[in-house]
Formats: sequence, C-alpha cells, structure tokens
Amino acid sequence: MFLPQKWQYSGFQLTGHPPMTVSETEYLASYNIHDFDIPLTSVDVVIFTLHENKLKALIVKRAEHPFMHHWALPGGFSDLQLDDSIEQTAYRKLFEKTQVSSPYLEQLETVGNNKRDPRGWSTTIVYFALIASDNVTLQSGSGTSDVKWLDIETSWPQLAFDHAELLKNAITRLRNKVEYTNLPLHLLPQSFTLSELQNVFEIVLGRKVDKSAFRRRIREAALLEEIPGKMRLGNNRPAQMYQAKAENYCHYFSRNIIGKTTK
Amino acid sequence: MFLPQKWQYSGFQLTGHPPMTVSETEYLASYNIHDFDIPLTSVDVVIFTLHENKLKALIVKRAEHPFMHHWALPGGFSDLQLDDSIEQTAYRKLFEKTQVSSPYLEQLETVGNNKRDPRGWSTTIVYFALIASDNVTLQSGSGTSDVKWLDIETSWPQLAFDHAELLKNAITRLRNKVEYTNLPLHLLPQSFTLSELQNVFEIVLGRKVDKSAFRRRIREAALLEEIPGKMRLGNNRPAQMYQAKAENYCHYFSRNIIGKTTK
DNA sequence: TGAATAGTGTCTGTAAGACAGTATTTG
DNA sequence: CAAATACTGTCTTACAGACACTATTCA
Repeated sequence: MFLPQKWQYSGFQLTGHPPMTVSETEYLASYNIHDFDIPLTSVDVVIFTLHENKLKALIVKRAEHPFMHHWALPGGFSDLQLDDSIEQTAYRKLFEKTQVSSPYLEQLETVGNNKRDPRGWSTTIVYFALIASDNVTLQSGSGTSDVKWLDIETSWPQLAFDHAELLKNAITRLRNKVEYTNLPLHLLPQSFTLSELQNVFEIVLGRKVDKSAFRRRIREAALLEEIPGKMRLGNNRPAQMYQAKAENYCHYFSRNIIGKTTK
Repeated sequence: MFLPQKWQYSGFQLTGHPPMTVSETEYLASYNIHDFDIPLTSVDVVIFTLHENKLKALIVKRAEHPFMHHWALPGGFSDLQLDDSIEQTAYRKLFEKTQVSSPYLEQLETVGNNKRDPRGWSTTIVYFALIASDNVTLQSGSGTSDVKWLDIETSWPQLAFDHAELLKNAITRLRNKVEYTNLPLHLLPQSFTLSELQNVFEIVLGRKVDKSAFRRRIREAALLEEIPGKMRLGNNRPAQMYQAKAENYCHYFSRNIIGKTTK
C-alpha cells in the first residue's frame, strides 16, 4: 500500500534529462521552447448579455483560416508581449469586441485534444463573461469580418471548431449557477428595479419564480441597496430602483432556488 | 448600442493573414507550430486520499530542472503521441504515480502567466482527483526521485512553481463541493459503513455533523445500496455495509450541509 | 452488566413556495 | 373609475439541526 519511500530513493537521483551536472542557470540559458513538440493554446470567451429580453452570446465571423467565413466564439492566442496572464488575454479579447472593460469574468473549462483543430493538437481555455447590454459597442476587430449577438434559444449557425459544444457548456454552467448565485446582477445596468432583476433570473432559468419568495431571498442576502428617491416610472405604480453593493461580485445562496415549474 | 452589422461588413473580407487566395488545405500544409511564439502548457494533478484519518495530497520530488530537488504536484507535459486529450494526460500522470486507473477526476482551473515558470510564459491545467487509499502503490516514476502523501493540515515543504497556491485552491474547491455534493464517496473503498462515510465528510469539512441529519440526507438522495448481510464487526453493534450506486459519480444536493460548528 | 458504536424518533427552527391581499401610479 | 404593475402578509411545506432514545455486539 504505502511504500516507505524515504529509504528507497534517498541519496541518489534517477536518471533524467537534462543531466544532473547542468546547473539550473545553465539549463535555463540553453532552454528553447521551440525544441519541443507542444500543442497550440488559445483563449476563447463566451460573452453573454441580455438584449430584447433574450439571453444572447457574442459570435464573430472568422476572416482567417482555419474555418474562414464560419461563425465562432471570440478568442485567439495569448500575445506574450501584450498579456501577462491568460485572464488578461480574455479581458483583451472581450474589450476588443465590446469595449466593455469590467465584466463579470470567470474561467469555465479548458479543452485540449487532437481532434478539435485541423492544425493538430490544440488546447483552448474557455472563459465566460456577463455584461450589461447598455453601452456595448460591437467591433469586429482583427481577424474577424463580422460580429453579432446570437439568441441562444434560436437555431445556431454552424460554429467553427468545437465552439458549439463550448457554448453549450457555458449555457449549462450559467443556468446551474443562477440556481444558487446572484450572477444575473451582472447582466443588468448599474441601477434596476426588483422586477427587472427577477425578470433576468426568469429568462436565464427559463421558468417563472415566485415574486414574494424571490424578494425575500434577495432582501435577506443583503445584496442590494436602494437608490433613495430614484424610481422607474410607467403607467402604474412607480418602482424603487436599486444597485448592487460593490462587495457582491458573486454571492452564493445556501439553497437552490426551486421556483415554479411553469413558465 | 447594437450596430446593424449585416450591411457593414457583408460581401467582403477584412484583410487578414494568411491572404484570402490561399485555400484552407494549402494553409494547413504550410502551417508549422514552431513558427509561433507560444507558451509552455502542462498538466498538474492534485491527488487527494484519506490515510490514517487525515486528508492527504500526493507530492513528488523533482529530479529535473527547474526546481530540481523540490517537492511539487505530479504533472508534466501532454505527450502528443501517447495522449489524445488533456484528460488522458491527467489520467496517465495519476496512474504513473498511484497505479489507480479509475479515480474521480475533475478539472479544477488553468493558470497561465509569465511569472510562474523561470522558463517564461507558462500555462498549467490543474486537475484534482479523489482516490481510495487502499490498493494504492506509490511509484516515483520518471522525472521524480521521491513521492509521498502530504498531510494537508501539517506544515508544507516549499513547493515548486506556484504549486502551493494550486494545492490551496484544490483544497478550497474540495471543501466547498463537499458542502453540497457526495464527493467524499470517492475517498472510500468500494464498501463502507455509514459511520465511515460520515467520518470522511467530517474530516474534509473540518467539523462534526449530526448523525441523524446526515443519514437522512444520504438516505433521501438514494445514493447508496446496502450490501445484504455484509457487516463491519467490532467490539460493538455490527454496522451495515453499503456501496455507492454506479450512477452517482457526482450528486448535487439542493441545500448546503450546515452542520455543527464544533469539531 | 457496562462500554462502545449503530441506528431511530421526534421536536424545533428556518427559509422557500403558494397565493391572496394591499398600494400607487396613469389614463 | 379600471388597468397595470409594485409590493406585502401569511399560511403551508420541506428539510436540516438538536438531541434523546433504542439496538446489538463484545468483554
């Protein structure tokens, strides 16, 4: 079961490459990444927003091989000069397309295999972002010829690579997390009413929830603050407007939202 | 806000590389990954087990540069010949060290930046695995000179790269998920008693839970099946033994376990 | 019999679901 | 006034927590 490792190997090194006589400094000086057969690594971003009461994801039309002229998720390679980290790559890609600089951004998954890219072994790190649709200015940017919001409930165009599956996974993750987090807050503009917030939850969940229970849940989590005197006016009773407290980037409820099953 | 993209770009392509006159076939034929400056990409695996009533993680002593002679998480590069996917790389690394072939394995996070590896820009895909400690045979394998279980509650040796942080993140993820999933099942051998299962939950959570509530929760989730007649004997009332139903790889409870706050 | 652990019964507390009620605006 | 939406009150239900109780073995 548990071998006594200490005596088995202590005092000598197994053979390895590079040889033991090379110091770490010498090793690093002679190290050349291009000597190794390593996979492509890219970053893709699933950008969600709410537009016309629909949940939408951003897709771009590729202007380059492979999959030229196909729709795809925005993404690309880390620029080792521009980016200090893969998060920065994700933020940069998101900003290039939307001009939004402070989204909710979360790492989703990393997919790497020898099937997904015709160029060979390829790995992509997938992020998902939530942004408010106000103040977004879409830009196709470099490497793409078009950009648009895809209503995730309608039929999708054929997406490049395995991007249809990546998008499906992102939708699943978002739906799951909405059951026990406050993520939909990030799909709304800075100020909003409780009815608007509830509406966002319902759109993402795909079902109605009870108003009274919903408000109690939000109130008791202390996620929001009233904006004194600011009301949403209409042909009915005015609604109090709220904003998210800064500290509530992601709040976890201790129970799932169950809600009504009918839409 | 939302630009009418259709008319803006339809009918022509933006300039791009490679030029439009090259077909995809020609492009792929001339494509050479070594022409590009791409980051190192590795896979690391945090392997948890339960041993002597402690939660432990596997660490290996590096026999190669960089960080030679330092303890580190098991991991390494995908072998583009051996591995069809990064999951396979993770399974391979896990099997090399433990001879366990069917662990619980989950992707944790991917960390990529220009600080974490002295060789330069580097990305690692981190997995975490849960295995039962019975039938494990530790092997240091290639590139490492030693291997051992690290009790995560004791003080750690200095770990190579950012592995201390990766391990900390894995522990956090495991602890969080134990609040609302059945993950501890995978730390036990095939058959076990309910008290043993509760004990595993308590070790991972770091606190006691109520026996009656715990059993109700497990019973109502229908995760287990009795092994008829098989009992754990001792100087006390014998305990019924159970095994996990095959379909319950990962069960999500709809509420967190709250439990007692005293250990 | 006592020690030890297995296993159960039942009361309480908390938060969600259901749903009907009241409140406040415009037209 | 009616229509529409905002907001609240209250009863019920579900399930976790607390904790005491019973059960079954060995020494």
